[in-house]
Amino acid sequence: MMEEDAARLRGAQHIVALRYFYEVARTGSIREASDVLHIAPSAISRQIGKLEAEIGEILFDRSHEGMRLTPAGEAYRTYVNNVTAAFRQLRSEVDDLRGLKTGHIRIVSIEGLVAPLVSGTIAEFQRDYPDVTFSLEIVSASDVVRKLASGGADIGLAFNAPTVTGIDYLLRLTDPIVAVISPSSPINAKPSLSMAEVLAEPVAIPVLGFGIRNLLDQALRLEKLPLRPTLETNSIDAMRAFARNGRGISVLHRMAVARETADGTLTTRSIESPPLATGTIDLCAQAGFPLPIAAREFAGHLQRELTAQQRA
Amino acid sequence: MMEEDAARLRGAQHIVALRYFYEVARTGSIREASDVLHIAPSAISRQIGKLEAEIGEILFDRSHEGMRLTPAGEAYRTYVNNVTAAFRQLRSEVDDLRGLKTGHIRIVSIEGLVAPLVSGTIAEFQRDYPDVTFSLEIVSASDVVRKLASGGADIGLAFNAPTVTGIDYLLRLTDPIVAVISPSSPINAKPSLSMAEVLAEPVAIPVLGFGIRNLLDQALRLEKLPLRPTLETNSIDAMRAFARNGRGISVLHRMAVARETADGTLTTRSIESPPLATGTIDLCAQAGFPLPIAAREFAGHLQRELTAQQRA
DNA sequence: TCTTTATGTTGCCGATTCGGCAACATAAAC
DNA sequence: GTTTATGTTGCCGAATCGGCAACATAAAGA
Repeated sequence: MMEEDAARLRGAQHIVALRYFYEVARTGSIREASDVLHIAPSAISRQIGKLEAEIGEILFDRSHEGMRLTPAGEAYRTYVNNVTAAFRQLRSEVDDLRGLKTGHIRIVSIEGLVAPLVSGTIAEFQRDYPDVTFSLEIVSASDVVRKLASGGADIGLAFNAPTVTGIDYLLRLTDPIVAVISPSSPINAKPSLSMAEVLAEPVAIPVLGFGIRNLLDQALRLEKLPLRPTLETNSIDAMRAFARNGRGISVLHRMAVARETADGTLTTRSIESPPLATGTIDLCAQAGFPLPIAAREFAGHLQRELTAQQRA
Repeated sequence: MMEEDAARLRGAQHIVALRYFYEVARTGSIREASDVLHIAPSAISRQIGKLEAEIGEILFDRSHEGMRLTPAGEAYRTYVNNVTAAFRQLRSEVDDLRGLKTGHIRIVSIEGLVAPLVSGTIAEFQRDYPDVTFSLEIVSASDVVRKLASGGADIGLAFNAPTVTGIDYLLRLTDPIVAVISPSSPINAKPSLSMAEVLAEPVAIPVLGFGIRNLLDQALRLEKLPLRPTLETNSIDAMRAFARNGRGISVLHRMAVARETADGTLTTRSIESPPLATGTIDLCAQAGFPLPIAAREFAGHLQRELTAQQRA
């Protein structure tokens, strides 16, 4: 359940040398690669040397400050990437043959959906299929689609993901942006808030690049209101905490605080601004490449969970 | 300068096990793979076993009559094919970095162009670039384009190659189909022959599938003449010999007997039938994939040689 | 200028792996 | 039954791999 990205050549005992190469090229240092791989620098050095002898070209320029790829080394890197992709595909196909017994699912998600949705669904899925493993990477909404398009992940979750070609949108579920406040706040007296009323309070909003922020900026342009946030952060968790402290409003989409509203830790009030009602939670995958069985099944779980929360 | 086709993993000391797998899958037998690879069967058996342990699936069904791929084995084969393709691309890029000093050129050609064109051009090219190596495979015209499209060769030469997408036609040079006869034949008295006059003699033609034969059938349909060949063969060389014996006519495109007409061993007479004048010698390559430097240069040599012979 | 601290590389050695040979197990064909 | 295919296992020597320590080099600090 971690990063490591393209280098999932683990379990590829053949082509072990390619994994060494990859790590040296990535880190630019045999030493660092040694730390990551838990292999002595000397062994790595020799493997690289062997690859160079085999292809008949120097792959790295050596200097006292590390290893820099030569042009031939660049070509070799794309070779290793290609092999890595081929190996990942093999694993996926073999997993499919086994059915749902095994498999690996790579998820990219925005932070706001992890706690209320992803982590729970993973836990539930693991009860049914204990041999399925997961990678979970938290990135921005735009990076979600970028990662999917490059084949770096199987399933993506974002809020208001950009619509681009090359991506399949398995589900786009409307989830309005709301004002999140403490249950003890006097604001709870009002059934809903105008944009101006929201801005009158201390307010916490996400930084540029978040799907929430995009819609928020749009709404503000519409009403020609200036933005003066008390807290601007890339941490959804910080925004939840800000609201919990009771001194202001956090602007989030509703599901990001689903758990907190359910257990009474936080309350929400709708904001009277049309753009804020148009936000969607998007479940995405790379178009053109059929999902591995396990990933497909997991996507189904996410869909069910999402629509269930929607009704609630 | 031989076959071996996709398995150009020679010189790939890493992934040696994949080469073993490939050969076993191809031949369906560890024994035969052993003969090809010059590796003891026991060693191959163990490498296969290791790959299976690594992926956690049986790749072959063993029986007393050999090794048959399992579904997981099929997936593994496409994996090996992908790695092979990636490795070939790597080699090509490295060769390009070296310029023309090294490289490998895979040629597919019909038989009729080998003696008058390809073999000489290879010899000449080798004088200038002694470290460039060649594969040369003789196949039918339709297989030329098929082989190119699948990435199984760099450069293709055919007579009247089918025009298909996915193939670049670097040169289409008109080369008429002619009647080939012995210098001692009385037919030499006539400046040209009608189709009927050709058929009046004993005639040797290529079998179905040859570009020459396609045009010939077209011409015969046009004149509603029946075909009753004395010799129907897939060997251009046999057709040259047939004409040399002086008892009949061989129907070939002009360049197929360029050397023999030059040194007086054979003579040609044009045939008065429009379709036979439309035949082209086609120099082809796979579209969308830039040729390696060496192959590009060699294609240039072929073009110059072809146009030179055309003028002569 | 000398020391420190990075870098990658080489020599050595033990553990592992690889490949070849011979013997074995199995099954079809004669 | 015998022969002749098939793949597999035991054994052993040769080659390889990986770890440790020492080395070479060069930038940065003292």
